[in-house]
Amino acid sequence: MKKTSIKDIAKHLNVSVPTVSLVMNGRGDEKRISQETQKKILDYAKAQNYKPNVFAKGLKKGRSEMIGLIIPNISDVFYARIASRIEKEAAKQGYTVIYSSSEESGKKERELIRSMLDRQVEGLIIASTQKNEVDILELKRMNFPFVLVDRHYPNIETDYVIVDNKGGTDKAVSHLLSCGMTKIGFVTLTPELDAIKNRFLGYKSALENHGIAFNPGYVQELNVENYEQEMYGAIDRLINSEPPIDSILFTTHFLTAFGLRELRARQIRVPEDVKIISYGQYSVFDLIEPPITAVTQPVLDMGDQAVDILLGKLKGRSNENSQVVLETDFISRKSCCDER
Amino acid sequence: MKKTSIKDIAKHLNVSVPTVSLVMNGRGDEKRISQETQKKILDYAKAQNYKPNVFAKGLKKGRSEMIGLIIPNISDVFYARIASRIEKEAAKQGYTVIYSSSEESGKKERELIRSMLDRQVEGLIIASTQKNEVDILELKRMNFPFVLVDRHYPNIETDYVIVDNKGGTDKAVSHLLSCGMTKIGFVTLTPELDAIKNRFLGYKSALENHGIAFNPGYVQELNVENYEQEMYGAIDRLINSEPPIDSILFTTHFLTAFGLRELRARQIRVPEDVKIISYGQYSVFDLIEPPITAVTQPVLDMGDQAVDILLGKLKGRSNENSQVVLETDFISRKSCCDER
DNA sequence: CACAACAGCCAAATCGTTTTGGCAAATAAG
DNA sequence: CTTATTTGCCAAAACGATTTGGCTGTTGTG
Repeated sequence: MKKTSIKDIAKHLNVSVPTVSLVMNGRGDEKRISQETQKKILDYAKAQNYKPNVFAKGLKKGRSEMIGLIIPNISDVFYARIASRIEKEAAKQGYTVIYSSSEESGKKERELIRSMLDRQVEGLIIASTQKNEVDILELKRMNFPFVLVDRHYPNIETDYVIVDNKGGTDKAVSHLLSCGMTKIGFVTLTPELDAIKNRFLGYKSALENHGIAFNPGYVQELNVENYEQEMYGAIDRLINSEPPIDSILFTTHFLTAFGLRELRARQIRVPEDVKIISYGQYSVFDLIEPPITAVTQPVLDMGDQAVDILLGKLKGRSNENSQVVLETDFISRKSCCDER
Repeated sequence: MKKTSIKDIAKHLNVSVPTVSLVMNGRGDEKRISQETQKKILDYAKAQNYKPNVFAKGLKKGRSEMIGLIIPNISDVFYARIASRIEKEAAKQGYTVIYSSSEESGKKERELIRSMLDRQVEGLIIASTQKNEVDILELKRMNFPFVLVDRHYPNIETDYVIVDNKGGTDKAVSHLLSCGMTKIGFVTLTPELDAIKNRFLGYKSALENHGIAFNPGYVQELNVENYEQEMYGAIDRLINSEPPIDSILFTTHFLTAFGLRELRARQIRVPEDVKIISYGQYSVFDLIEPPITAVTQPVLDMGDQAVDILLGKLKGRSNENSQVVLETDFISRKSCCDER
């Protein structure tokens, strides 16, 4: 039960291989193959369930109809949802996705980029570690189609789809201030990623705009590799700070979860003793006690747009760079001053 | 800056194409190519950063070094974690993963299987919709390497890695019974999947083993497409049943989340009025009020073993079927009678 | 009726590998 | 000094498609 090839079809119908190829690619009319012959070929091909060999096609045309997706970690809900959307959109347009996780390692990211290029993907969507300026520049230099998603390199001109991180934390802080909180702790990651830096900027600028002095002691930066251990000390320092904090803004969904565990362990009540807001969310944040007020990111939109831009480039539409910054949403719940 | 091909290398070094090919594939010694020539070739290849063209290679060898992963939905944490593990393990052994979501549609699943075969994947890992007996049989008939994960076809002999669903719910019910609960509601999906059927069997057999009569009115089956809407009625019927339930076992993580929302909306207190247990979990179940007692599934293990079995087959190790049933874990928290 | 134009198809080259079946020169054996 | 063996390499075919540049035979034009 070998797969039927173009040659089999040609032989069986007493036509030449090129004729079959042309017809199968819809170029029969253009090349003046008679309707009769065309029909004969198409019918037989369908009957035999003929599928062109992707390798032969790829070899000849240099096109693979695959795109590569490189993300830090697909088991994170956030990236999983982006990936899901990307796969769905790409499939609609006939592209298959191959994915790999960089695990926040610049080295791994670089290997993945290379290996995907070796596999002849036609384009890349990357949520970069941002430790890899060289490779991004190289991709750019090669004029290879790619789109950065969620994380971009601020000083390289590329296509990207990101979130207004600064606006997001600004919203959160403004909300806290409007509840009368002024001693706002900020639990974040070490600012390697631009997104994280911007979340800090949003925090700072919101304070500034409301005339509240910035207290560096309120800022706790944890290492992404080790935040579970470091959370203990961070919360410790915040509640023992002078003056003690009255609220905390966590900059990622997982920081919020671990921070909350730590607060609970110390019997600190939320929101009575300390109000909290999360930048980023889990789907069950509404079920937590208290339900968590959160800034949410437009995950699905991000996936959709990334694919759109990439496929647009592949299909030759538009050559200029698309730089999309999506706005966050804000869900007010009980962990802050809201009674909803 | 065209990519260097084997031909370029051959020409530059005044050797023949086959010589280069053999050396690059480590068959130089076997084919008695002198060390000198070998070194020359390897050095130049490295210098030119030569990478074989995957299409040409694939065309000739019929091997793609890709495996396909078909899951219902990659944005579900459960499958995302499996996928993450599969990708990682496969990468270690030089395989690339292409994935697609079937969205619980048998038709889509069948298309995906075909399209992945067209793409010449060497093997498949499938968390099947179980609506596709024909295709699975066909794969078997073709002797195509594949492993079912999480969901299998009980009456087809295949390789699979699944979870002891029955044992899981048995544990849960036994725990409830040991807390003195005897009127146990069972909120589940319509039993299309074998896994869901087995969760029901575990429920029933645990009751039986403890001499508790089975009350069909306690069983609520929701449609997976529409469970959010149907949850309202389900909870309604359970609390108005005769006698009213004292506890509920939900059979998936998302049913638990929606069920809990519904209980809250009616001001039913957990665990005071109704105790609940979840089969399956979210990572933040400990933060919910009350923290949710849950049966947890060995997700990572499942991914690991699936890849192991598949790659084992691809590499010709072992020909018999591997049928792995993994045990669940149980985490006791406050939503049940435990005070932890 | 000669020639041009067109309809309808095909031969051969090509993409970059791998694999089979050698062949020439050097060395060893008799 | 033959003959056999080994060493070191290569030519050519093959994988399955696409593409270029034709080549026939029919129809139309002057």
